[in-house]
Amino acid sequence: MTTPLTTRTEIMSILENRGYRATAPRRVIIELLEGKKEGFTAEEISNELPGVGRATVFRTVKLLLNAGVLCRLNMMDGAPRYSISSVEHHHHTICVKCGNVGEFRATNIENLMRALSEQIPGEIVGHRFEFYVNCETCLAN
Amino acid sequence: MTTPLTTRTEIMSILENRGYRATAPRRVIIELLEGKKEGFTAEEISNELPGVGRATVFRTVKLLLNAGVLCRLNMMDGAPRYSISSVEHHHHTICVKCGNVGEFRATNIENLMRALSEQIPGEIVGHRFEFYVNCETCLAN
DNA sequence: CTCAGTGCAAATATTTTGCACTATG
DNA sequence: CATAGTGCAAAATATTTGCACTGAG
Repeated sequence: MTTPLTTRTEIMSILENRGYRATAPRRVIIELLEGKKEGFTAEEISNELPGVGRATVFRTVKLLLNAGVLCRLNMMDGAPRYSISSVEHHHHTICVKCGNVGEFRATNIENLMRALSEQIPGEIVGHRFEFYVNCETCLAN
Repeated sequence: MTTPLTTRTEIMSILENRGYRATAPRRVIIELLEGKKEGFTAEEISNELPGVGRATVFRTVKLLLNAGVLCRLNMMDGAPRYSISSVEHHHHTICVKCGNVGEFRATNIENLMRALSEQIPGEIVGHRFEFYVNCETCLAN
């Protein structure tokens, strides 16, 4: 369907711009992540890459998270899950059955934000909207 | 300011209606939680109540969570935090500095939800909106 | 009395860290 | 070739569970 906006090499250069080295383990991890449409846990990645040290996976995930390449999202029970983010600012739909992650931007939301910021005391520094869904594939079954 | 909508005895009867017993440890925990305006972790509660077993605190928090007395909310980094919920369906503001938790209902949001559900493929089964703020008290300092 | 609930400690996750080693730039 | 990055195992955290005991109804 749509080509991922963020490619392996793109991601590597994001890291390089931040002064990080393009090492083999990082390449391997990024290669695996790229194109994963489902949310994933650091644990899963670690299991799928026995050749890469567990700690390195966790360190790299955190790195990518800070670089904005990955998004952290929480399942309904709070379990952490990550997904590649292709668009700058967006929100997620997470299938509670299969873990598939969707992204969407809704200007509606940004407008709402502006309206809410007047109702909410204090200064909004961030927000998180997550929608838990049964995805179409799961519904079809 | 406002009296908490949910009192100790109210909470206890919510549990009793669900077939749970009104035991001493539960009373102690609820008494502590009641009126806490800041979000809290199970850990914190456990430390503040050395007389109550650690596992009991975790079990009770989970119980109250399922009963809808507590809300689970996530800090920006995903760390779990709980807060007493006074209104049925609502969203949270969480001060990233002091951890104070605010609640609000915005019919705006419910309307938005309805609009979004048409744009989002699949069946929405839940959502979570969290606003991270610097609260007025923290801004004042 | 009976069994849900408890405390304790051990078990199980989950993530981080220390450290000697490796390899990128 | 300096030092960021790595792997490993141990440590630190966080939560759950097994089990014998206690107390609410």
